[in-house]
Amino acid sequence: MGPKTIERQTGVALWRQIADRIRVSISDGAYDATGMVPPEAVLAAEFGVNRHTVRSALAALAQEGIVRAMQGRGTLIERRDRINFPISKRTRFTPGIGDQARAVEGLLLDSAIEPADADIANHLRLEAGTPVMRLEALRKADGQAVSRSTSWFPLPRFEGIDAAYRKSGSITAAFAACGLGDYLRLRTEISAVHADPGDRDVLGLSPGAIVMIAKALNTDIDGVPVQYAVTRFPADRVQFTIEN
Amino acid sequence: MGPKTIERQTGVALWRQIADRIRVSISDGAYDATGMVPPEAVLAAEFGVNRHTVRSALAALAQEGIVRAMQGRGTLIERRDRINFPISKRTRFTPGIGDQARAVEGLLLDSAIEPADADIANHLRLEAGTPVMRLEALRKADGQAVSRSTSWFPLPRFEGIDAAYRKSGSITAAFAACGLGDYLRLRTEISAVHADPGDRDVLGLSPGAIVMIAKALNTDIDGVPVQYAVTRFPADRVQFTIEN
DNA sequence: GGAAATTTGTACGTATGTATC
DNA sequence: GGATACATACGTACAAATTTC
Repeated sequence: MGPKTIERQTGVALWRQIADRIRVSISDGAYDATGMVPPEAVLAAEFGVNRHTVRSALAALAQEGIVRAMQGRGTLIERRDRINFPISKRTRFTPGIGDQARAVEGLLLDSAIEPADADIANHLRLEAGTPVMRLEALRKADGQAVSRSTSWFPLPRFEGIDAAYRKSGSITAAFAACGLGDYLRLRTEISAVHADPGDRDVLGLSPGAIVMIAKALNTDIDGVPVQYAVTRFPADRVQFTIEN
Repeated sequence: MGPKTIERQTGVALWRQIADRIRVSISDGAYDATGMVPPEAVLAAEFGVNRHTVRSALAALAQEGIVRAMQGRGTLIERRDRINFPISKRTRFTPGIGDQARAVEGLLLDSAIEPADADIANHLRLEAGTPVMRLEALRKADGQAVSRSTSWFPLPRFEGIDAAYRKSGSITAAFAACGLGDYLRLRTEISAVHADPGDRDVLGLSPGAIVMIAKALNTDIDGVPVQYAVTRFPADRVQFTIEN
């Protein structure tokens, strides 16, 4: 691809720009031939910076557990996984990434019954102020956090879905426990922003990291909304695929 | 949403973190009631920083043309558009955003006949090394750059598609000129990364900006690949919608 | 119209972070 | 590691434009 130029005095430190570029290169498999990052001196020359600056970048990546520097040998790539998340009419989280990770868990972080604000009510086709169940969940694949979601469910239809999710770690299973056997993905909106401190904390991201946001509406087979969800995915670990 | 905390000594300047947060708030319509950004002193208190730091953030947004500060009055929001780009079996660029912008243009930046590398050949179901047409295009909506794409087309089927695209500014029209009346979107992959200097240059982005990358495969009605495209969209101007 | 309050613009000084050599 | 240069962030004070009462 393009030249490895970086820009100064932009509000983003050079070492961070370089760390972000190397992270993407690793993710793209650019260094798969050797399983190593090029030597610091080579990277410094490529980016046109001092070797100390490259060292700062690699130290940040080592902190994230992506590389490990070994004296006298070089800098080893520890992890280069990007999970693919398929989106379709039958979008489900766990089976969707099931064959890409050994262990998939869903953790209930928080839940509460709250009056629906105008936006949520509109999506779920309720009157504003109607009580809804809000559910915050964290999903992990092989121990790595891959998404952080906030969902809203209409009440009283899905009373107790929080307890069911806590037990099963799966939305599909929690729906089944509430008597909903099948559901469909009606619409998904995808955007991307910088991770906020909450994302960094919950998902274990570094500052300046990117999260992709999927806003999704699920309905039952009759087209009645059953869930509106806003899910935040770390962009360096996840990508989406839409099959038509 | 969450608290407006920001983090220090992370390689990303506070003013840039704050600029990014305000840009998203504007995009989300958080300030639509007044059409103004809150006063500098209020923002400074919210983010827990000095007023000068907020001023740096607003200066960056003013540079992007998103806000305009007016002495004694406040800081006016100039632009808060996020174009929605629908993805479906019949995904097309121009009609897809047609009702959201008055003028949509497609500019041919570059084109060349090249041997397909392994990745491109695999997507287009060709032998590696087979000549293909590579086409670089920039798309604008109301004068604002909204995407930068690189497409590959099999030859000799689409010989001259670059000239047809230059004339029409539309892939659909260029396909028609080559005798292809209809085509389907088979698969789309979506990821997000930091804008590289090329993106910033071509799309007019600020450093640290985010681009969403859509890798798309189009086929004719018989399922034969006709185009593989990698398109980069500025995340602060575009979102995707998938309707199932 | 005039005074006060609000809000952005400018200026100086100090401390710390970043990057080079 | 030390010296140097520049960017970042804070603190304070006051000027200039606009709104409010």
